[in-house]
Amino acid sequence: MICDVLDRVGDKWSLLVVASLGEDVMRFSELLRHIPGISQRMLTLTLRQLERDGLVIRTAYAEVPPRVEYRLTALGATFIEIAHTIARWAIANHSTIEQSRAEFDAR
Amino acid sequence: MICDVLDRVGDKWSLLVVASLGEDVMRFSELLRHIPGISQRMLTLTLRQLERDGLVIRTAYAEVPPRVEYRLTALGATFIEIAHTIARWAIANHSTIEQSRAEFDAR
DNA sequence: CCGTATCCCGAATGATACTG
DNA sequence: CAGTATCATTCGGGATACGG
Repeated sequence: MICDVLDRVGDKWSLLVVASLGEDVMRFSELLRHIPGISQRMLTLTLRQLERDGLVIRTAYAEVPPRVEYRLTALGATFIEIAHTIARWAIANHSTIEQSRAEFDAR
Repeated sequence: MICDVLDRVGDKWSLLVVASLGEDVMRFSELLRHIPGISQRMLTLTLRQLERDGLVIRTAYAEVPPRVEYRLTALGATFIEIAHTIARWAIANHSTIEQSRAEFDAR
């Protein structure tokens, strides 16, 4: 069950998508431009997962040309807190880890 | 840089190894038995990574038969806090996510 | 006992082309 | 614009055998 959550937390794209939507509501193409390196395919798949898990809401407008907006749910917003916790730890311990790696690789 | 950390946080085996060592110092074979489903290969690779990142310390005793102990470093211990934060979130929101998935799949 | 080395298969994902 | 479908490829990781 925790692994379930980790599959999402640990996923690079999921995290980047959630982080992006944390800034603002975005359209599909906006996300595509906002996240460097993500393919159309992966963005679609990631958004579906996040929607399924209730972290993201998809709103399609019946217009021409089509417009689809994605935004975080309340649950998605709390998820960002987790991301921040991890990010803080990463920033705080980054140099220590780098140093450890350098020493390890020296051997 | 944060992705670096996520590669570790998000890694199933890394997390399980750190969690195990959070309980107690352990030998290689103990870890192997303690973590269901992990292969010798993955345990070795995971431990090397964690050692390289300075989360785990490896101590080999010059005995026959060989004995190798693994324990968390101070950094490794703080890493557990992260894991707990994630775990708490997972537990708190598990049912909500499950429900969301069920509704999504119903469509 | 504690690994390393090798082979190998399936899943993940990028690239590309196509559609409502 | 916002996807879906298909193909090609890479690569994580299991199984197995061997080594210090």
